[in-house]
Amino acid sequence: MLDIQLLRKDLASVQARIASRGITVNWDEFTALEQQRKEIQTSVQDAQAAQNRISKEIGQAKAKGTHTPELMAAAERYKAQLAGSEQRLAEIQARLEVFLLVIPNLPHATVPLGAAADDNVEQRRVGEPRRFDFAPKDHADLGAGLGMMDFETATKIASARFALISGPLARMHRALSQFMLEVHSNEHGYTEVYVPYLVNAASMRGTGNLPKFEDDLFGVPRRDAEKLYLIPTAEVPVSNIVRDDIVALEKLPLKFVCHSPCFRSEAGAYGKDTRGMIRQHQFDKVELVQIAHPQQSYELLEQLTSHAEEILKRLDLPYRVVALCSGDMGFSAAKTYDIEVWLPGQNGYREISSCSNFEAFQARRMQARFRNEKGKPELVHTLNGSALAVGRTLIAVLENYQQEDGSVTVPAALRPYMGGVERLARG
RNA sequence: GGAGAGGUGCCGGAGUGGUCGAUCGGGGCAGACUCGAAAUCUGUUGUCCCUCUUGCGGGGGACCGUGGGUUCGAAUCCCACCCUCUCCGCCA
Repeated sequence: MLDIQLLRKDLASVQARIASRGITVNWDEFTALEQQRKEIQTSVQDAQAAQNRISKEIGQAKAKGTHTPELMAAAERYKAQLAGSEQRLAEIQARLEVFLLVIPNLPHATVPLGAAADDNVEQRRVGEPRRFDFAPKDHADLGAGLGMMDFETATKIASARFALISGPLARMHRALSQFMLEVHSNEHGYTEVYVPYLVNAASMRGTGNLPKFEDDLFGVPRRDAEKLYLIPTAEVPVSNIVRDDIVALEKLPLKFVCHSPCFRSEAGAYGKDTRGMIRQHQFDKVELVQIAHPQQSYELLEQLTSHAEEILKRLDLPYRVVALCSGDMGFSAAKTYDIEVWLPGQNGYREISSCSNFEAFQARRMQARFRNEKGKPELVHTLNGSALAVGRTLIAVLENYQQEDGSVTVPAALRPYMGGVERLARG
């Protein structure tokens, strides 16, 4: 959510920065609502002040045992006057709130301008894509060849966009999560957390998933309680740890790492990535979340991104980092780096991590604050990034480490997590 | 599933219609004492919004789980919802 003060003070620059995302907003509606709000709020508060004063006088008179019919009459007049205008004010404020809830974040000054993914700017490439002296397969063929990846059965059990993996490949999937968790908690200073995978609407609103993106989520209705939602990423529960909290200055930055399954309806992705396990309704991810002092957040974004990169380096997977352009960034982000891993099966780079600084956008929705140097509550900045998407990392390992006979070498960094197994082969 | 209790400020915990934004204790901050610290004593300490000044600051409004209602006036009364806890049952 944007700071309404900023819209009041400098609407023109907000408009320009939102426009750079390629989004159109009915700003006239905002201006009109603001004007009404201002008028009504002033008059309502004046009337409330008068009414409070009179009620207080009545109380004092009663204490002395005096009867005051003329004061009662005056109070009733104010009451009648307030009845309608208070309600109108509430309606206008509710509409302003809704308006603000669906406006995306402002891109940071360093975000490249652009309309779509083509305009993203590559920051660096690390590692050379391997040259194959045979035609490399994609992960779906490799997985099927190993007899360890079965989409038909997954569809029978659930539906399309689910996977069933088994045996050593399932073990490698587990090993990847363990490996990532160990690196981040032992070497990068993150506190490991285990969190609820179902969250309430307030948490979804906090991170920006609601109200605008309800269609992307799986909802879980309950008979006698509030509806819950399956998390699309651990970002939601982990960021909401600090919702409605005031964190002590010296505790910043808070750094959390969390492994969780993620559930996405992929409502807008019909026909996209239908082969293999690139895009699933359910996938595992290790997520980094930082709760930061505003002055530090951009420095921390670089660090957080490097933490995600470290996993790829240790797995010796070639990748590149791109800065998303204004038109390609997500709703809540002020700046985003995507990390794209080389996938021989697709002969291209494919997103495996997304690291963002949300500045105060989520913090304002969550009312997540810290006590600043002056002792005053101030909104924190939130950051997060995948480090990494486990399913896609598994794919990347399969495709990059495949051998001509269809077997797959286990990356050295993973072997300690797999009981020393060095190779996946058809059993 | 059955029965009951409760949601108040950073924390604990009072408060059942009228200077209650809220007694008190703890914590935090400042000061006194001390070489320093502890202990003790004194003072101080909420958030959000509107508005004027736009540096400090002044005026006003709202907030005692959430949303409605009753009333001139509600933390206090009524209704609905959300949540927490205890006991019994069931259960990984």
